[in-house]
Amino acid sequence: MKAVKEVSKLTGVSVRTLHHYDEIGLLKPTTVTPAGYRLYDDTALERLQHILLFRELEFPLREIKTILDSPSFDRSRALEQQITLLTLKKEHLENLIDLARGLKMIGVNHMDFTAFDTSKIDEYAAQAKATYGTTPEYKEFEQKSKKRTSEETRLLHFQMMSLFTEFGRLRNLSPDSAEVQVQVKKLQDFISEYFYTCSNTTLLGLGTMYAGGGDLTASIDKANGDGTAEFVYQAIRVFCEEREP
Amino acid sequence: MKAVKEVSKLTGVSVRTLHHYDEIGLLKPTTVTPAGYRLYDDTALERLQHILLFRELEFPLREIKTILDSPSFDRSRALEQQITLLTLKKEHLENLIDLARGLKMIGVNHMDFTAFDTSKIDEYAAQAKATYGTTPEYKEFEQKSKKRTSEETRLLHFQMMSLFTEFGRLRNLSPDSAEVQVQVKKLQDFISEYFYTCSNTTLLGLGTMYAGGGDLTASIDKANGDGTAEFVYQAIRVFCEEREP
DNA sequence: TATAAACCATGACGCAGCTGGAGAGTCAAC
DNA sequence: GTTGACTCTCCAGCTGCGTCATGGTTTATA
Repeated sequence: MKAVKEVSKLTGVSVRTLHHYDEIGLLKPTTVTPAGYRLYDDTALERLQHILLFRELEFPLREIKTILDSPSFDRSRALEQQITLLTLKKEHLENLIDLARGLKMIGVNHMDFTAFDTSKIDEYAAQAKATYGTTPEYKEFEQKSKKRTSEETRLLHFQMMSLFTEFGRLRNLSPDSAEVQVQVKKLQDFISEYFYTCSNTTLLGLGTMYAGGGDLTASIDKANGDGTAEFVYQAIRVFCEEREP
Repeated sequence: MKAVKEVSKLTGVSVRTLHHYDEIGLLKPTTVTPAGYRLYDDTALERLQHILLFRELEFPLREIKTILDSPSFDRSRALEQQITLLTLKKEHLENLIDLARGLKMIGVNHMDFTAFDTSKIDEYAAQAKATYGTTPEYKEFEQKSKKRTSEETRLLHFQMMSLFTEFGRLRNLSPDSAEVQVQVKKLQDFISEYFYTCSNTTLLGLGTMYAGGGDLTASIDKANGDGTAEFVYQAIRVFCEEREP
């Protein structure tokens, strides 16, 4: 039986953290002496190790609690989700690093800020709902969206923007060039993974929407350079024709 | 002159956030109507864009304030530092993703927890201070350490551990194999970048310390496999001999 | 056996960067 | 003059603890 200080030394967590974990019911001491001292046995230590493991993986404490408390919990799925989240974060960081490098070169005054403006996405989402609200793809999208945290959503928006930014950079090239086609594939895969199964047909539908000439087209062009929306559409057309002759 | 809601729509930040930025003095409205309404002009909007840019790059609001308020501030250096931090975070995420994947495979019960135990690092740091406290390397180390946030420190500890974990994985190989030597170079570069200029001589000194047989050796071996400390030492010796014949 | 050192407790406040709600005032339009 | 959209100022709360403050408990030593 070990008291707080010793547990702290063994595991590297602070005494305060142990208090905290007791408070929120994440790790209760095995026994408490009449004087109120917390005592932990080896089982508790093991639990603490598990807690620290999941904490390191950036699981919220709440979730760690449910993971450890319900043995029937699907840990594999939780891990899978967390891997997705961490990967998303990692990719986001890569974008940010690029951004910071660029910023260092050209200075803040010459920066293009439109690239962060994810504010209109909800608007377009509403439009999309009106148009496609009944399709199975949209339902799949809604299903997946429900489960996401706001953080995840934010990251996804950003990633989506980055994909278009990349198209903007490539828009001098021919739509059928290998580099551009790779980017189309990336877009399709991204949508499939995070939003809904994106068949070539669906992708083509999206393409026509992007280049449709409405607010969305304007918004894409404004953020990534004139003609980007149309360029993406052309690239998508090539992509779909090549794969389905 | 725009009121909060309109600014919110234009930039995607919430009204509440504008209030917050006003409170902390990060973005004051250009004027305030007699009724207390906040009004922002284009200059303010521009400042807001800059704020959002740096916020996206994960600068703390405090720092954003000083960056924007003092034109003499060395932004380039600040960006450089932030790039380092973001890179560190990215690499840490890569480690976590690997960890999560491993965990998914072998399950939580077969995990090796020693890899997170960065708790003894402070202890060894104290020892190092006693031994090397007067050397210029140690002073450089102290200088750099002072400027770091706890988050950064944590990430550095973790990265350091990962470097050793990698040695642990390679410890069946010959110390003079290319792969191992690359890893030594990584270690040297890492130390040079984040702690102090690590010449071959210094590196060799570290090596003897690692394999010295004390608590540190035991700790390294426990976390990464028996013989890792000695293996690292041998690898370092080969490295230094090859480079300085 | 007294007392100091080391350890333990609770409780409250603080941090960052906000979000959300209550309750009330303001403004333009119909 | 009333509706509805907008605005304001508090206040509470979130995560995961750090950091006192204040006081009780245990153990080692004198």
